[in-house]
Amino acid sequence: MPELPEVETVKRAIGPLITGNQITHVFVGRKDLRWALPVCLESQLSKAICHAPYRRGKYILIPIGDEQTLLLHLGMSGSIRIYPNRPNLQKHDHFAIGFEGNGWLVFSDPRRFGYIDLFANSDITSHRLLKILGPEPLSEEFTPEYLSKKVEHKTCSIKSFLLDQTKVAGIGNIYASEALFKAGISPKRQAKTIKGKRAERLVPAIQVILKKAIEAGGTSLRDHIQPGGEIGYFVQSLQMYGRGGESCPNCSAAIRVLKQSGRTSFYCGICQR
DNA sequence: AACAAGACCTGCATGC
DNA sequence: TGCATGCAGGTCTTGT
Repeated sequence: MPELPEVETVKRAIGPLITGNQITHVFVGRKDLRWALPVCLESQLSKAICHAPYRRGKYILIPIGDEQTLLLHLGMSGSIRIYPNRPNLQKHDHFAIGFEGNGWLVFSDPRRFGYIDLFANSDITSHRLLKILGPEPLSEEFTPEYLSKKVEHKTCSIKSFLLDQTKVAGIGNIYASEALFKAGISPKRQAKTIKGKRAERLVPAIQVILKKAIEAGGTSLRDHIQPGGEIGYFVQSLQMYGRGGESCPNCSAAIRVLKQSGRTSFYCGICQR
């Protein structure tokens, strides 16, 4: 489900509830998410103070106390909700934290592709899931020059390349399709051909799409909701994703659907070359 | 080494 | 109505 904009939306929404707040209750339901939850999660978190959450790629990171960090990944179907008072937990609510002042944070994930970990702050740069991530697409590090360099000799499609979190961290299936449309680049194009003018179009296209999606609270298709219960409104701004057979907003040609590396791509065969 | 396909898991829409 | 099928915002693991 969640790509960078959805995760960023969640991070921003939970900040006011958890920052500087002390944990009073910890609930762990099913421990078999994508991987088994860390042992003693309850006792490790109990009574600790949470600090300001931040995001890396599609991961939410919450400093706990002085020495540890809680890592959350929402997988395909995960969501985080917040409540002013203790909620009645539902079937797929696998993890929940209660705070001083009665606020609650609930992690829900029907498909259980999500993941929760707790690790020492000293391991932040060596954590197996974090250390492989490429730069943030909204950072100064992600430039046309960086992209041109990384795609060298890559014969895979640019669409598959953009989904590789080790190259750039946070882009998923929706925003890859949207950004390629905005840049006028075919998802089938070999990655190594994205240099010069094409790279100069694609990098800002990615950045504009992601920023607008964040402003809209992300894209709600099936599972994504903002922690306060609001949906994400960027779904109304999607030009390609999920619109197979509809007319291209630019040239009116039928939007095409394609499978690449097991993922569906949507594109305009006229506007994207 | 690089890439594509498979696997993980549940819920929902569709069609017979 | 019931059942089978296919699909879904991710990504690690396996196979070619």
